[in-house]
Amino acid sequence: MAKEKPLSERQERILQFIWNYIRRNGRPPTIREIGKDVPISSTSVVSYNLKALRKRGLLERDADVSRGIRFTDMGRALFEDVSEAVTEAVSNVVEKLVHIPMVGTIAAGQPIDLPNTDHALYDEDNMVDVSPAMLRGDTSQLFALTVKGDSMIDAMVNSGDIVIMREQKIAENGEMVAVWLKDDDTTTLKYFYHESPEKVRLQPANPTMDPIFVDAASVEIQGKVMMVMRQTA
Amino acid sequence: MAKEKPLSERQERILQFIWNYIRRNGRPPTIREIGKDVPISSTSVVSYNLKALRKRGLLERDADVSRGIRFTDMGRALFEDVSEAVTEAVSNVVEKLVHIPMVGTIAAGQPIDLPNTDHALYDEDNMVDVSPAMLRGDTSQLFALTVKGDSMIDAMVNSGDIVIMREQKIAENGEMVAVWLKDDDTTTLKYFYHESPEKVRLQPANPTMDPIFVDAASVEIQGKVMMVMRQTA
DNA sequence: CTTGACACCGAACACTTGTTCGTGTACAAT
DNA sequence: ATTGTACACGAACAAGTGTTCGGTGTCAAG
Repeated sequence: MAKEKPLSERQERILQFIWNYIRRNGRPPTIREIGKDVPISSTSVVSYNLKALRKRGLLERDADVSRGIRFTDMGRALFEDVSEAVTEAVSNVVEKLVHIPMVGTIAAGQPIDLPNTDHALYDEDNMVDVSPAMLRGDTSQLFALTVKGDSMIDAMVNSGDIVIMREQKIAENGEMVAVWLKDDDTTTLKYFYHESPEKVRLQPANPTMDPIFVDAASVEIQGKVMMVMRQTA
Repeated sequence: MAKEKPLSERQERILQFIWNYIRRNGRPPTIREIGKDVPISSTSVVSYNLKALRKRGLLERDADVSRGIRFTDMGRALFEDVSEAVTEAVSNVVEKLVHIPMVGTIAAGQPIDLPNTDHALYDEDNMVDVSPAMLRGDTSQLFALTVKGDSMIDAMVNSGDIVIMREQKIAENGEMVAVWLKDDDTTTLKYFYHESPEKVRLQPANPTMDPIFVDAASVEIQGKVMMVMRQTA
């Protein structure tokens, strides 16, 4: 390092954002994406600051090219030392993983429909990979669904979440299941309890919400929920 | 590897071009740039072949985003062996499973305390295994926490859930982060938005709940939430 | 006070770029 | 002969995206 320079907070922030963006997305951001994050309302100001950073020798720009931002070696040096040390620290261990097909969606207003196609035929890209250790033993007959809509927030499940299930028509006490409520024409996720031979209790996962009691005859178990996954990044 | 498939000459050429382009320019090409090189006269044909390559699991695409082409680990593997050891240090991602250390708990009334022990020292059995595909590429600096208590139900996170996070002190708009609210002495999980240089908006994941607005100075970001997992069986 | 640099804003413009759609060909299966 | 699938073409549309330009405010130098 030759000399210490001020480098305005905004510019530092821009630099940081670009670095993170590239790392996460494998491509540079647009100037509008930068402006949205910093935040800077005008694209021209972003452009202005990028020019300043270029003058410092931290960035390069390809004119008239979308996402034409590139780090110089000097700019890269500001971040690089961190990243490679970390890559080393987290050790990746090779094991076998369970390949689960994503077969559709689950929503309030419709029963789960499983295409009766054989599992082996599903697209390679419609798969979820899970460690067998997370699934307590039996890893067969599993499938995954994407949750659509906010109707299952009382099960602490959000739109976009992935639920991994096993197809089964009966449930034991305390298992979380996807049930079809015939009276309501609704699919929900609940903890299942036999209260009597005729009545079942469906308990929401959210502890602040009350259970519902319904006739055993009016519920149809569609499968047991093995796991819920939510990507937030 | 299960079975080897032909992979048409055009598609091979496309792959090669994308790889070289990224290497030379630090950003993915546009579909028109691809078409110009291959050559393919129509953008739709490039798009068509890209889709085919995606089905093969060699590429990923971000819809409606310029230059939204990304190599998957599998696709990258086709070229990586040729590259020098230098490249390997930066971009080597293991295909199988990411091993993430469970470093503690997260609860409302306490900041996250990361034992400053080195990551390599954690117990082998206190690990969570996740597919790297679920984590959008970057698998470094990750750690996992067990949620304790019901205090985060508004983030749709329950007691016992596992949150996978990355340590970072700043956040970009829309990221879910664990923040320490100095005024309340509370740790919560919220979606983060810069409203102004001084104010931030913290948005609960539960869409039925309202956001809170606080001074940027009074929040301390503890990490970004990459994923939430819940075992129900 | 005036000047000029620095930092910023918002709108407009023009080019870039991904997607969609109608069309066409070749080939194998029915 | 007909159907279905894989592959391809080109035009047109709608966003995405970088640049330009007139204007504002601050601040130190002249």
